[in-house]
Amino acid sequence: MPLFGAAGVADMNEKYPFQDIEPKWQQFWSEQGVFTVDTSRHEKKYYCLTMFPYPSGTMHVGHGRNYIIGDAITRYKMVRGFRVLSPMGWDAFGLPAENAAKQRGVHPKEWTYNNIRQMKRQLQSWGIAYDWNREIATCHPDYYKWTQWVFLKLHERGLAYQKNAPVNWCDYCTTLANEEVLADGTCERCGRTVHKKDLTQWFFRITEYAAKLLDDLALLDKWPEKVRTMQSNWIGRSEGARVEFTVAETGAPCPVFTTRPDTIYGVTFMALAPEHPLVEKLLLGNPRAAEIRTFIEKQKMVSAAERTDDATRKEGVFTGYHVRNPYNGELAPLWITNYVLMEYGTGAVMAVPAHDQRDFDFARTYGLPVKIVIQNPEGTLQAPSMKVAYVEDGPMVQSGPFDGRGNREAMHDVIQLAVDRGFGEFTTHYRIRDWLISRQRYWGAPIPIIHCESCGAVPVPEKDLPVLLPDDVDFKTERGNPLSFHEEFIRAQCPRCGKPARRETDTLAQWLCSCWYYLRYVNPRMTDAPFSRKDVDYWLPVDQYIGGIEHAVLHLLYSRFILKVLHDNGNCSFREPFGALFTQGMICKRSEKDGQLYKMSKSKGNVVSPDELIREYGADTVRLYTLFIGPPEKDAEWNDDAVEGAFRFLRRIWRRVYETRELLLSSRELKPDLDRMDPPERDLYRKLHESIAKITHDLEGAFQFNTAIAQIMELMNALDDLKVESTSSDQRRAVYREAIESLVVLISPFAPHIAEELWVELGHQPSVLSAVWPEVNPKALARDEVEIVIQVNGKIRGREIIPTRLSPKEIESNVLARDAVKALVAGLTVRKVVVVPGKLVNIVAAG
RNA sequence: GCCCGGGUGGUGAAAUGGCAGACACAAGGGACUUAAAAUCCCUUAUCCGCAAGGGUGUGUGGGUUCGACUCCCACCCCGGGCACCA
Repeated sequence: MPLFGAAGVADMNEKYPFQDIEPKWQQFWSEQGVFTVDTSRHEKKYYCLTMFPYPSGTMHVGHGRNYIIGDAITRYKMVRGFRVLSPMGWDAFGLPAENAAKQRGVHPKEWTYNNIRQMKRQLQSWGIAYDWNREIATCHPDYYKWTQWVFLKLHERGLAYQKNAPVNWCDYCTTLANEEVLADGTCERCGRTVHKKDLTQWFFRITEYAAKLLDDLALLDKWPEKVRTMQSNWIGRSEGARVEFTVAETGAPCPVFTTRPDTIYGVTFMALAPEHPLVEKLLLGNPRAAEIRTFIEKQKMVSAAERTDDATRKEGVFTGYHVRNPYNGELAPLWITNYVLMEYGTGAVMAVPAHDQRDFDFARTYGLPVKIVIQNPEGTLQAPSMKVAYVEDGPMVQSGPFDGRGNREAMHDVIQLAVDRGFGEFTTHYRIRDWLISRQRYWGAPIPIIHCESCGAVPVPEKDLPVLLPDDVDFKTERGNPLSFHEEFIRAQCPRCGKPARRETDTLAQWLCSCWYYLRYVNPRMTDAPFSRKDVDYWLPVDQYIGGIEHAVLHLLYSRFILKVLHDNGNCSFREPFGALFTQGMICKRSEKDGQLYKMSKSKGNVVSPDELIREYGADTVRLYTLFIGPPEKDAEWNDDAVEGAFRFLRRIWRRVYETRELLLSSRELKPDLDRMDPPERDLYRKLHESIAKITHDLEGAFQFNTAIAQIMELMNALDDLKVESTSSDQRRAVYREAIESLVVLISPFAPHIAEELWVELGHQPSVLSAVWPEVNPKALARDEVEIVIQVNGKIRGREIIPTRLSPKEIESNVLARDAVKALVAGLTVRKVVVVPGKLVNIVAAG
């Protein structure tokens, strides 16, 4: 143990030398392999996972919250005797690396690995506990080989397919997300005009898992309600009916999906999406063709920004055709409109202006009829005078056999009628769409597909993985994806027929890389498989997953999807990747420019660097403040002044141990004895055990680090109240020592460096992680007397000390017999007395 | 518009339906010091009062209850997410 002197005690001085002790203990943890995990079976395992970061450069203290919370949980569980798997890695593929390459000529690989080095150094300087032997980077061939393998598994199961999809296209930057297109229709980065382009792209059939993903949310009882609700809304199940309308003039089918079949007798027109396949047929020989084409072309030109604009007016064009309503044989004009989406349902909406606001707005604009089929309870609805659609319930009218029935009650029978007559069925629709995983980018895992003229899109055989991303690409190319100009990469042989073929140049979305990384950490260096089924079945689901709320839907839903596919493929036996989820709030800071509160970010110029703070106050201070700032699930405002307070608190603990070191060492063998304590000793001893109870509760439940730390501060205040010196009685010194020693263990998950140092100072062998978490002595909590509040009619009127052993009945008579209480109720008639033992007595009295 | 959060001192916040403001930060006063820093002590929701004491107070208005920051109803404000979803 070279780090310590002969007595096992490091140099100690009055100043709290965090500059010395923090690097020392970080080195100790690393050299001793304290966080190196043996993943073989163990009686208590715990997998604590913090979302891995995108290596964007350097981190600010807002990023730190994530890792500090995860580390506090990891260290707490270790002290509680768990074997904790706490790994870290890098979500290392992504756009910023490629932008850096284009702008500054740095290779994305170099840029990424430089950032990884920076951020790893920061994590280590925070003293975060990771098993770095398990470090992974998704851009490393040993990792993305298996990301490609995941793609192949989905492909084998028919869950990966190609289809055309329109994208925002910039000639220089390739495909853009909606948010990257500015309001004026230009590219955010290079300013070129963005246009719509149809591209053949790869999709995952996540819609096939919609029902499972929705139903299994019920299993996730340790997830925040909020996240489950968001996922449920995103998947968006709606029950309804599919009904076959037909184009009256041509007999062509025109099916619709509706959640309101009860309004079907009120259809007064049919609304098609501009992209609806029927539209082309209706244009043939159509005298209105020119007008219709103009409308459709105009809709195609509408930018993403405009489409999402609230103010967009409902517009449409009449096709000249009609549809026949199979329920009543009525004809309704067929329109093409801008408010119907091809992506949802069948791309055709049966419009019922009387009972749907959007249809109502459209009908009023174009003078289409409004037919009431659900009356209000008063029976006063009249189509000409309606100002808004009537969307409430009521009796059905003008609805053939259903007249007079309640619309909700009749819903089922309406659909049943269509089933019986063969023109409709019960169906469920989901809002979620298939997942687009193609990226027209260089810095990603190549999609393992070879396009052959005769065999089509052929998957690369597993034995040929990984499909390596070439290093020598030309980033100065002015157009598109550099991979698509790399002849050597593109040239391939069809794995099926052996003829020359073309390699796919799209890469996989980085989302996919982060969908399965939690499995890889269990067997990070395995070469013949991504992970071992036996090992992941033991270590997963993740016991505690920690990350930002911004991933509530995409990352967390995609991960659940991929895991379910792997489960169905026989690769693991559990159905959900993350057993418990904790989402922390953002750290905000007031902007110096405008005084407003913003999420900490470089662009807002309100970032606080951890490096400087660690230099000035030490990592333990930054950690303690970050955890103390407020409830971890809520957003919090960073306050530089308050950091100082955390520092002062740690220094106070340090100084107290320093000032009483002789006494602490000389009392090592003493044991506190409740029966021999005097009142001040008894008070500290009680405070200690109350603190153990409170802190343990806060860490076992909802991770209330802020109140746990407040309790440690209270314990410290109580310690200051007890006078001790080397000549104090054995009992006093024993109580004092137990309180200090427990405090060091209790604070160790939050401020581990100082805890390690003081633990050794108290005469123990390192590490404090092998200490035993203090246990509550129930006898210490007991009190003989307690002060209770006396209320009269709910108002506080006095306080009385009473023995704790009294029953509620005895408390009542005891209290009422006291002079002070008699005076309070003098002249009043006592009607009722409410007794809450240990808290209060409320006397209900009237004059 | 819809969905999900949230409104408590100068600030961050705490509180199973039971003493609102624990624990801190900031501020003010004091001790120590030649001085400063550091440290320690005191005050600190608000109004009336010298004080004892009393009134008011958890976004607003109602309700339930012996008792409401907490539960119910309506409304206002702030934050986040989604959005022509049939």
